[in-house]
Amino acid sequence: MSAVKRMTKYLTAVQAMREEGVEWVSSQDLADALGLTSSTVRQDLSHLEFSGTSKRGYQTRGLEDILSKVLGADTTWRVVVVGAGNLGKALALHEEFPRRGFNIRGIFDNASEKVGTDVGRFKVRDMRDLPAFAGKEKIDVAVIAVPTHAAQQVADIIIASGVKGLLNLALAHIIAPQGVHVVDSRIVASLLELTHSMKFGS
Amino acid sequence: MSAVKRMTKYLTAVQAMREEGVEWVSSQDLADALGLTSSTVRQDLSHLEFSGTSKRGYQTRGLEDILSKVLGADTTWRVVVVGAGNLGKALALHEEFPRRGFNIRGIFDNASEKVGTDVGRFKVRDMRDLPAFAGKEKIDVAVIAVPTHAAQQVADIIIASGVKGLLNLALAHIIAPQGVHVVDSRIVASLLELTHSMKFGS
DNA sequence: TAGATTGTTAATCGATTAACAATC
DNA sequence: TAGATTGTTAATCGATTAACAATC
Repeated sequence: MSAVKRMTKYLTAVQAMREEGVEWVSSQDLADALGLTSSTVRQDLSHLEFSGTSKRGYQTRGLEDILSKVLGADTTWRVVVVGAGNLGKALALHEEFPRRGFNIRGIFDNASEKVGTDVGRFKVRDMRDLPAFAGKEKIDVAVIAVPTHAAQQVADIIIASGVKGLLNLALAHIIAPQGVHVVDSRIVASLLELTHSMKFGS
Repeated sequence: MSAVKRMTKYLTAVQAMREEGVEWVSSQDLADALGLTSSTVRQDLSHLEFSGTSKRGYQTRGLEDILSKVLGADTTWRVVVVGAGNLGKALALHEEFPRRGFNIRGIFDNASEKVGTDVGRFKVRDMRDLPAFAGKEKIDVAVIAVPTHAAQQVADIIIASGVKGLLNLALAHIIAPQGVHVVDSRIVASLLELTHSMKFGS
């Protein structure tokens, strides 16, 4: 697991602890909660502009703040969802997004029978309007929720629209130029990883 | 990226190639398509019970077959979705799942106002019925699509029901005993990774 | 044959862990 | 003070890449 992935876990863990009123947390506590070694935790956290305290550990408040900052969770990001299938529609309405600073601005599809239909408070827009919309609305991130075979083509349109961040939910691998960031969150691929480990030990 | 994650990428790439009628693929071709080095590709594929051919590369048909087998994509897996929010409902109806051998058997929630409502061809079932259902239906995998704070508690019920594979979509980290396999596919965490890399170079 | 491409060994690189002095 | 816990250095481990002989 990469350090950044662990940062997202530290953030959620420390947020949960803060809600329970915990004020200090040691590297060992975090390690136990997340299945890591305390050494890994200390290494990771030592790269932050934030220090722990001997004998007490890390203050949860400060740790949450710095992790939020490092992960961009203290900023609001303007997001579109591309693909108005079941998954795309669910994501457009997903409550966890606004709560974490991801502000959904619209949902797009290229199927004419879907364009204009309602998805919660949104109307599905035509893919052809994406470039203009992305510019006008200053879109930061596009979520790709289209079938495998359409993913690269859709990505190309998004990239040409000037959007610099892509979250790819399709099973396909996406090729993007330097300066455009792509992160995969491919649910079916994760299921295949899972069944692999179930078939052949961990 | 772990070798298994790459295997899922090889599988999709080689399936796409086969659909286009490509019969042979070299390690360099695969590397170019997936943004890897040919050396990594050869290392990965050399562990499979399948050999390439000098001067020609790997036969797409054979490669697809062995990758399917290794990833468990040649088997049918019996799956329940836990959590009937927007995301859970979308997953229960997601077409990519049955296409890849994941057979959704039911959807569960613990909110009484959701229990009994329709989600496509399913009726939402009560969480309390999960243990009996999982046993009777021989459920292999549960997909956790509940809010962060409920994730561990729901996981505990699933594990107690004898299900050995968990796909966790919640932002929380899940603790499971030996022998129970957990894979994360946390969309919001992936968005945080993305915004991190957008804020601080790649 | 000559050339392309595999499979594998060895080298490099990076990430994880262990160990421990510094510190409160 | 004594003890707990950090931050950091060094050691280990594993994953990626380079190189090249084997092969068709």
